[in-house]
Amino acid sequence: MTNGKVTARQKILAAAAEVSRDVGPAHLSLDAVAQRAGVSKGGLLYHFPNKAKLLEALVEYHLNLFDDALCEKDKELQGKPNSLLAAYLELFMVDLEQCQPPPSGILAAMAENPGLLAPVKRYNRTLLDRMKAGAQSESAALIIYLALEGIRSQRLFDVDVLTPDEQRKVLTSLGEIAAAKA
Amino acid sequence: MTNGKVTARQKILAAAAEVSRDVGPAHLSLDAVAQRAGVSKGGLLYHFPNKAKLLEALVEYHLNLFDDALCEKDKELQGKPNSLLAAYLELFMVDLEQCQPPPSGILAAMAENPGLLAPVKRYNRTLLDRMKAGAQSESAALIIYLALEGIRSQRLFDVDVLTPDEQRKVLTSLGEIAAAKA
DNA sequence: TTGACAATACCGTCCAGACGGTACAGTAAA
DNA sequence: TTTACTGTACCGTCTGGACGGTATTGTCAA
Repeated sequence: MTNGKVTARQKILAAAAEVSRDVGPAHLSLDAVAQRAGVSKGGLLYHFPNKAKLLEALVEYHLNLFDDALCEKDKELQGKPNSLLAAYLELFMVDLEQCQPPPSGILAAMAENPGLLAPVKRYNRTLLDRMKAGAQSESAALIIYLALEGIRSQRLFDVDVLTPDEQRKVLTSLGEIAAAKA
Repeated sequence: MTNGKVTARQKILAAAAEVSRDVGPAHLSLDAVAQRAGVSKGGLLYHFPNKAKLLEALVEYHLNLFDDALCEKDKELQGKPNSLLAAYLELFMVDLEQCQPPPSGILAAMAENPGLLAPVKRYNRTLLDRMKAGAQSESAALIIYLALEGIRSQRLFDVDVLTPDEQRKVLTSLGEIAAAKA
């Protein structure tokens, strides 16, 4: 799990996200995921005993991907005030340039059973709390959190409406709000 | 269409949204929708020749519900500067008190085929443009738009993380940003 | 005014295909 | 010998949607 080798498990999870993107979250089938991952269906079921468990793991997978990226950025900015908030903001700046695929597995999980998003809720709450803890102004932290959540959701749904230019402007404005002292 | 009578069509669309909430977006079946609407499956298929058309109409239905509510609030606040932006903000204040069900039909449409959200994208863009047109500061409009989008998406996914108190604070802060002059 | 026909708004049934999941025998590396 | 699979065969269920029928209402020529 902690070595550099790409495990079958990881391949399957990545494949599931791709299939969800390709055929629509509601049409994610175990057959298609196994095929995409280059694994037999029996092999898939060996790692994930049923679809619910696969989707559960898929949510965790995306959460970890995001958290890893955030923590890495946080370390880069260590020492600065509000490093987490700044890291979160920068994450979106980077994404703007080299746009990564959205965490489509989340959508598949939600489509199957909205209750599977409970870990997302927990993660988001702790993220918000950490942001609030580091910020001078509570409402600034709340606004930034929500605005970034807005960007994330638009990407997730692929209903991105802001131009890259607008997105840059918002991000810098939010940065100013973060830096401002009440 | 313009009379007060609740048509079978409308009953079916409302039923579809309810079913989506109840069984999960991916498990919205025509049978279940027909049953919930008090209509036979044949009757449903008469109004919507296939599932895709039903979901297409469902997206439009939710968009109209939202737009009607927004326009009504806008009229109430007519004359004031930034009336649209203020109306949008107030809509969330009202929703906070008497929480309405989320537009779950949108999720069903997205689960089936993300492309069905294209009208949402178009609507959002015009909404943003109207907000920008009425605002003194572009970045203020962008931030408010995104933050509200953040709230909407959290509700839609049922991963609402903010306490009612926090939500009130954000909404009033956003109101101040809207009112502030650069 | 009436009889013929057509459009509207459904109902109830049936079916092919897809999907989740099981079972099990085999295999190759560690 | 255990772990980690592959491959095949299969079952039961669900679902979209096609189809044929029906009741009601409207239209319009004779």
